[in-house]
Amino acid sequence: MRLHAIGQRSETVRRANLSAIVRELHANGPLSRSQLVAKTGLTRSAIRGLIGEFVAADLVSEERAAPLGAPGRPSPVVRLSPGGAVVLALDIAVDSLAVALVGLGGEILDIIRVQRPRGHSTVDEIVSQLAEMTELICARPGGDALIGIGVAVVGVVRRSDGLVSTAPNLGWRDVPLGDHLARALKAEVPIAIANEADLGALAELRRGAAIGGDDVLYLSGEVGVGGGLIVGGRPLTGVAGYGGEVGHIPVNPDGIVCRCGSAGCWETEVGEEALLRLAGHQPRGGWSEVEAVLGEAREGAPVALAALDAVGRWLGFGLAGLVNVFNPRLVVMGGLFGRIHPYVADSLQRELDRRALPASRMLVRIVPAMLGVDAPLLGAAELAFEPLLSDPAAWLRPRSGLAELASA
Amino acid sequence: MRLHAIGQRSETVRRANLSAIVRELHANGPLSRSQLVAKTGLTRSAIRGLIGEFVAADLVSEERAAPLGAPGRPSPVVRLSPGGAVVLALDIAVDSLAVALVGLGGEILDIIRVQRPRGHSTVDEIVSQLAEMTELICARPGGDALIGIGVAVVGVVRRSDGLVSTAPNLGWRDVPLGDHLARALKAEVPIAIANEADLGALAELRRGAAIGGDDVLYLSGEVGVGGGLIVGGRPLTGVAGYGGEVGHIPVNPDGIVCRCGSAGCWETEVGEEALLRLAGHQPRGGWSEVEAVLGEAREGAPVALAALDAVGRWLGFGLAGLVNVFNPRLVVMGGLFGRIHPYVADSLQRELDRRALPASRMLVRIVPAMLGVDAPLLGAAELAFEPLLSDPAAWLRPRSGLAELASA
DNA sequence: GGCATTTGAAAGAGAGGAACACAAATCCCG
DNA sequence: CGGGATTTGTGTTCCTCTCTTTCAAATGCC
Repeated sequence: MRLHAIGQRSETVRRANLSAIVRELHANGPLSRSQLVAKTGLTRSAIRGLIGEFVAADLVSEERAAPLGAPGRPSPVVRLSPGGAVVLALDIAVDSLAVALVGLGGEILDIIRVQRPRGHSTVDEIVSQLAEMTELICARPGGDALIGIGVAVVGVVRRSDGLVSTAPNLGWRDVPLGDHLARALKAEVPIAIANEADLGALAELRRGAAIGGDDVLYLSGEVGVGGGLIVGGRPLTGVAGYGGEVGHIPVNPDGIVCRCGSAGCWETEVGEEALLRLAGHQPRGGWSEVEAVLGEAREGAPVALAALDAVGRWLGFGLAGLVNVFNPRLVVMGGLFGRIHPYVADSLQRELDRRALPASRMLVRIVPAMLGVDAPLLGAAELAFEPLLSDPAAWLRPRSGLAELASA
Repeated sequence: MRLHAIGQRSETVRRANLSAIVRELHANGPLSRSQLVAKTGLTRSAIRGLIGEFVAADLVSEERAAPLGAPGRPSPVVRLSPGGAVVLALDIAVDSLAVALVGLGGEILDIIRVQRPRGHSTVDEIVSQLAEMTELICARPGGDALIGIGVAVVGVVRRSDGLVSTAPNLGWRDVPLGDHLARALKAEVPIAIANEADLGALAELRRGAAIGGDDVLYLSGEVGVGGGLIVGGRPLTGVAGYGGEVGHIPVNPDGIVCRCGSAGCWETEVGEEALLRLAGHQPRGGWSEVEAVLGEAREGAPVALAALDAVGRWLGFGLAGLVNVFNPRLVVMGGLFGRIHPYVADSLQRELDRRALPASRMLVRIVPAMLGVDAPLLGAAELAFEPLLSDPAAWLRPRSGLAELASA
């Protein structure tokens, strides 16, 4: 049985309501008190009391309302204090490393991204480079309220401890990234590590093309193909966090060998290398070669167009299965797929129409991602904020009461 | 934003705790009060009060404990009153119809199942037959406390209103089954309709091979192939309830045409007809032919064994994708797949080992279902109980208080 | 008879709801 | 242009609801 089914007490209500308030502010930006009343369904008194606690803890600030042309007494605007709580977000991507300091509410306070040559690197190399970048970022004044660290990595990651099971792009197998990072960053706050695509999905769900969606597929095309799945409003992690590996769905019994050891995986048909191969470019050419292919396509080169068409068909082929299984409202195409979306949309849709069940296919929309390369980084920040968002009470000063009197 | 994120009040706590108690009793059978205290984490006083309300509403009864050899004052045993709340469960399967009366706690009070020739039938035929069967069942005395009707149907169903989008086995397209049933049964209680495999999964999750699992795939092999997916402890429905249609995941670009209009769907490779075809039997032979094939296999007939082996490989091929995507703890093989499980386990596992990512494949266990043909029926009952389980407060008599005094 | 365990009941604490007076804007009319 | 009506929202107090705490009483094994 799940442990959530456990008894509730009044305190639970308070926690939930505090959580609802920060979540609203985090998602929507500053809101007036009365908007909060409307959104949460709580009474003014309740909101007032809860906001008061946040203010006392310096997590939010209240300001007199800007007169907005509406009749009636203006409601104070409550906003999250950007420095009230910050997280560090790290991204270990295929060809770059990034570190950002993100404030509650999602504001990026500082960000560094450096290119990284494709190919294998040791954990130590990468972790020490990240540590340097982190030092630079944390040098800015007032980085006190750090509450967590979130990490996105191109690989299959165990959520509980950040063990990277495999990361073909880095050449890693069973690397305890969590431990390495904890040591290198001398972290005094929790470090949460997850797959790049999962976090890209989270970012698009919170800040991008899928805001507020309950059933969303996010497909991240890079060298490999990753997926982030939102099911019933919550990210699908699976039993250990390994979920969402759509890139290795077998789609072609006669397909070529995949980096994962299998053959005919989806990513061997729709990944970057597949596109470049089909377009007659150097398969390992990377981003610039992709741009070249897209340039040719823009000018109508038949080979490039045919390659994109084929990739679109395979995208539709695999997506049909996912749509049948998940019955999503939205599919968000990220990374490479977002880039090539205009060129593959037609053939993708044709294949989807041919292969997905009408019921499901009629309901789904396929859109490009909104957040670009920083999506996983932003998702990592969201991941790091999650504990605060779901239980802000832990960050509030203990309320004065008998306990305090007793200790005095 | 989801509407659940709305403000909570004290009443919410009470609802949640009442729900936790019925869920425990419904899942585990009779429990002593102190066991409930331990399971919920609530205090004795709280439990006492809540149980008292259930007793007053005749939903549960308390009995003096049977002396159990333990020191200390014995704790009263609280059990759900089997007749306190009952549901009607209907099942429209490929080759049978079933109706059952199920009591809270899961006890089957009465059940009728009749064979049905395979092939197309009109809604009216099926619905009127179900109505007759229902009449028979409800003739038994004391069927007063009916709180809901749950229906399992072999087809793609919209959860909100029971519109059957497609049901190839019945020859239905866009049939408003919910409306038909409501009329025919003169239902005064809610009717919830869902896909057979989804409900099979629910039944296995509550009463069968997957009890308490949080991440479970249930595969239902029949003429078609269905799937019920449990993600994070909750059934995956998708945006309209069409989710879980694993049978129509495209797996073979060169595959044969499927009943759904696509080609190379998983079910064209692993469904009943595929097995019979490969084994050189009449593809439309149905259950008896399958038994014949299994008989041959038991005796070592090479053709039958080869057919089962091939089906096992394709099962593994498709399952690899699902395992990569869902990272489940458990895969439950139901229906045909449960039947042939011993014969296909090896080739399935080999293919899975070849094609699924090590991280995910190491964690998953593949087991046959426990509940047999009645799984969807039991799931339908669970579905019908769901409103009571998640908010029992609505079934309790209004508590005496100011409101009552005022109205007097 | 002693001990462990549980029940029962009353008092207490924490959380949100309801009601009322008042405050601060806009709107409208003279 | 100015003042009152209107509207919307705050502050505050009291109330209700629910679970917890506490302590005495009950029950059955050893």
